[in-house]
Amino acid sequence: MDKSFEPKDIEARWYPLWEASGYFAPSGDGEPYTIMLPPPNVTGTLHMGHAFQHTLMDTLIRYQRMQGRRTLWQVGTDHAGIATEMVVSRLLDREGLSRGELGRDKFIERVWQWKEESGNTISRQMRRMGTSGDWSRERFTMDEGLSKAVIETFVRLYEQGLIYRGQKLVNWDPVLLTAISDLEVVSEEEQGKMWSIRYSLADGSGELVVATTRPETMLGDVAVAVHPEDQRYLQLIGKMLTLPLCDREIPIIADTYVDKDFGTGCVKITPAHDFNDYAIGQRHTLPMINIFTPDAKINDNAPDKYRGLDRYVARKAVLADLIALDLLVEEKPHKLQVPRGDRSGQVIEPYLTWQWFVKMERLAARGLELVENGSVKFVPENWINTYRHWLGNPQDWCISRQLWWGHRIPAWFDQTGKVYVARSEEEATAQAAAHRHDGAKPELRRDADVLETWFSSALWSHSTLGWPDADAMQQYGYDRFLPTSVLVTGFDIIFFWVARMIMMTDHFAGQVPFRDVYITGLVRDKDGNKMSKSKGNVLDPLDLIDGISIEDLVAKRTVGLMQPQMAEKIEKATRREFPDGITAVGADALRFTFASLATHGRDIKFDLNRCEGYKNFCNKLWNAARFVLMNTESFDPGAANLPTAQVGAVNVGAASAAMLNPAPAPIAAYAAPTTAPITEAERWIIKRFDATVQEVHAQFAAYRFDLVAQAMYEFVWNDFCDWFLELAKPALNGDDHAAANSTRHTLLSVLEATLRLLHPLIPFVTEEIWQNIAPRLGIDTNGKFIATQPYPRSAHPGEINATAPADNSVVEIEWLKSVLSGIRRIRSEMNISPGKIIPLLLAGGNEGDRHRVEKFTAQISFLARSETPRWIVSGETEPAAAAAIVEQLRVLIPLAGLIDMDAERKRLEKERSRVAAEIEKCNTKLSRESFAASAPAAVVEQERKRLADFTELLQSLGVQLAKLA
RNA sequence: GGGUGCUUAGCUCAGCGGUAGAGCGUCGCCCUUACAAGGCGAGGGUCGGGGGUUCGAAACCCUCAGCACCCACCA
Repeated sequence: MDKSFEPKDIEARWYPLWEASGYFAPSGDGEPYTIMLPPPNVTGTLHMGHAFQHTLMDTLIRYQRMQGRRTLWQVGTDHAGIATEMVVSRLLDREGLSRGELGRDKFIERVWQWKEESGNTISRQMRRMGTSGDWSRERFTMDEGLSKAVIETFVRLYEQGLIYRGQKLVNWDPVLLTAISDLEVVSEEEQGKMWSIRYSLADGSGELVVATTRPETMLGDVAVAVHPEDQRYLQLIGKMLTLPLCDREIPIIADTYVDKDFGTGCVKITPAHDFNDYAIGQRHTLPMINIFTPDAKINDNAPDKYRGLDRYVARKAVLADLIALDLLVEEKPHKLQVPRGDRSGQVIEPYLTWQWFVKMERLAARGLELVENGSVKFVPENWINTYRHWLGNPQDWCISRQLWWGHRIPAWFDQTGKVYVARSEEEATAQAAAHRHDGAKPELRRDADVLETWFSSALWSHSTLGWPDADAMQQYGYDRFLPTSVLVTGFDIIFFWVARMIMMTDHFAGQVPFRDVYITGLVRDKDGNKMSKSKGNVLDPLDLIDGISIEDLVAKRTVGLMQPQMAEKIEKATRREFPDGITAVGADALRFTFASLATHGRDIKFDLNRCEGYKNFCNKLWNAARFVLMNTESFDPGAANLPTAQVGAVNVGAASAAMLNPAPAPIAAYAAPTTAPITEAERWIIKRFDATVQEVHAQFAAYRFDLVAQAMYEFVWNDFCDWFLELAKPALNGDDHAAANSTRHTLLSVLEATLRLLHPLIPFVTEEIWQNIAPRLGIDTNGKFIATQPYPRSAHPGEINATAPADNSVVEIEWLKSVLSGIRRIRSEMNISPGKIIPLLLAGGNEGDRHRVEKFTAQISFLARSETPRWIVSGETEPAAAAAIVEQLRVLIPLAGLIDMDAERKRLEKERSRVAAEIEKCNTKLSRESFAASAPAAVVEQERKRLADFTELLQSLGVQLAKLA
């Protein structure tokens, strides 16, 4: 292995081998575990949000796969109607072509062509992350099979009376010329104006003043509403007004919607252009006058002089005319919520059109029920509130879009305008023919509209498994993989997608689509801002993996901006944040970073420093492996090299191997006990490993990826590298061949098991190392991959000591660590050079201490860089020394010109006052009667123990200070 | 106007009834033969403010403040 970890070659080498080996596909006969990838837009490129979510999904899939589950990670892409049409339209623009000129069929052809060329960008990028989705099942929402599912769904819902066509007020994008859903409208506060306009009573007896932010809509007014209890207008209700600029009379009506105290208390009613007015219009059966063309110009329902004017031009004209007639009472600045399309950015018009709708009441009630009764669980739980809120007041779902790219609505009209919904034109023709009495062949025209993207994605979990085709369902394992295990997605599509998938899958498959929904936070930049092209703060996951120069990064962030004037600012900020560009960290480090930031209920501020820290972690693991390899070159995994088992005793190799991976027959192996000739340090690291395994499993079960990552990090760095490798050194170099040999075996087996433990999170580096390490243990790696090895399980489920032999290796090693830390502290504080060999004397202490010192003599002198420690004999005068104090034991470093006497005294005194303060706290607590009376016995006992320990320490400190004096 | 989340070390965040923690950054000393992408050590916090519950509160309850996000029709 190379001297340092270089992710680039490793990643490039392994991924194609993995994919070719076929292990990404479901296999074995374990219990199924399924994840459906939220299909990214086919237009898309991998962004940080994807990289984050894909990391979590891949980690879960790999974790479950290694545990023998039959895993399916269904991947694929979404056709993304509007987004894709916009992309291709823009490409056409550059060729000087327009969508309209090209015509529907040619345009769709172009979209398919484009999809073939660049539609798999995101799949390629996903592979760079190391994701192990089943590419052989990759699907596209406009595949033949999925299209069939869409038609089937539409027809059945229609037959069940759950789909209808109606003329309603919808959100209309006057530039894209299509309806869009409520959810695709983003309202933001903008500075506008409010105008007050005088409307005269038709009988000339007076006037009313109405206020509006959209004066041009008065051309479509059909009434003025006041509150029914508003004393000012009571006697006017029912009278007629003359609508200025139009030659019409409109009534004054009463409706409780009107707020008496806002403005003049009079509201102009334009049912065709405002959602509230529409509702009022319905209540009062008012006519609806549509005054706009689809592209928001004034139409022929308005007076001649305004026809053909754009909505904003018309506004100016109307205002000018009102002023001329002295009907404009007031104009004042006013903040208002302006609705804009999230794709086009255009101001959306409420617009009266014919559309197709799904009736939501019953579906929503069922969708709510499935979550309320726990059939689908949200993680974190509180997202249930968001879900509940939306499904609690469902609006019918407008599913038609006036676009070309998408699933065309399976509805045909005959000459009379009667509609036939059918699975094919033939079916529709047959229906229509049956309707006619003249026997003539009906002429049918297919509905021009397509279904919105979310209609097909709502079917994703069952349609990708072959529904509704029986053969396909059999082939894809429909019965096996549905319900899926967990959906990993963002809160922003709970309404768009999660809710609809729950409703549709239940309705058609009679199942929930998934048992858990894990809602991730949003990935933001380091300052907490949303990443966006326009802000110039976007990070590309691939640039973190591969690195990027500052020049390239600046170019990437400043090219093709909607607002080119931002370029300079963006460049400056980018150069400040990344003066040297971004160094490559590799996919593993990026994955580990995402996992470690994946805490619940919080967005992620992405911090590049974390990434670099985790690259170092990979490097640490890498070097630990090099150390193990260097020290096990001549190791023979065959029994001959291991301490042989005597009757009744246990083969060490088998014992530790069984504890690490107890699959075969673990229980017998526990008989291993303290008498087995493996060293204390080995038993300790195996225990630590076991505890880590338990922790990892528990945190996976809770979807706490941050704590999974933390447990792994701490074990590898703090336990395995910092202590076990260090403790192994004296054993490897000592005279005890049995200890050296068992240490070699434990180094290999713990590392091998650790690699399996970490693999789901950092697949590349663990694979590379495992291929080097595993053969040393006699594991056949030929043509095999770590991903299909068993995942480590705890040797002692539940209580760690429940089934384990009495073994105090943890206590023993903790003691050793305290001794060594104490000595190191003195070395550091007294400026004793690390290389200097120091003498060590031992004083105080009890039997246990004597026993331990004897046991760990080699480790102490090796790791403390000391001479062999020697006990002060009775009668011997203690030399002036610095002391590391561990309970009763005092480890003395004789001054002999090394130590500053005053500094040592100060150090001990500081420690003494700290300990005294702790004792004071303990005493206060214990002396409170209410504490002893009310606190649980265990807590009281623990407090007593603390007091005793501190008191012991204080005594030793006192003794040592006295010696110095 | 409703709702949700957040506020803990300089930064990013764990902890969510029983001794205030991690990573990064900072400051010392070290190129000690796995790793300077490293080792060893140090410093740093009245856990947003105020009440309450409790033997005991960073944690539970109330309240205030600030930040963020979601939903909503005030013309």
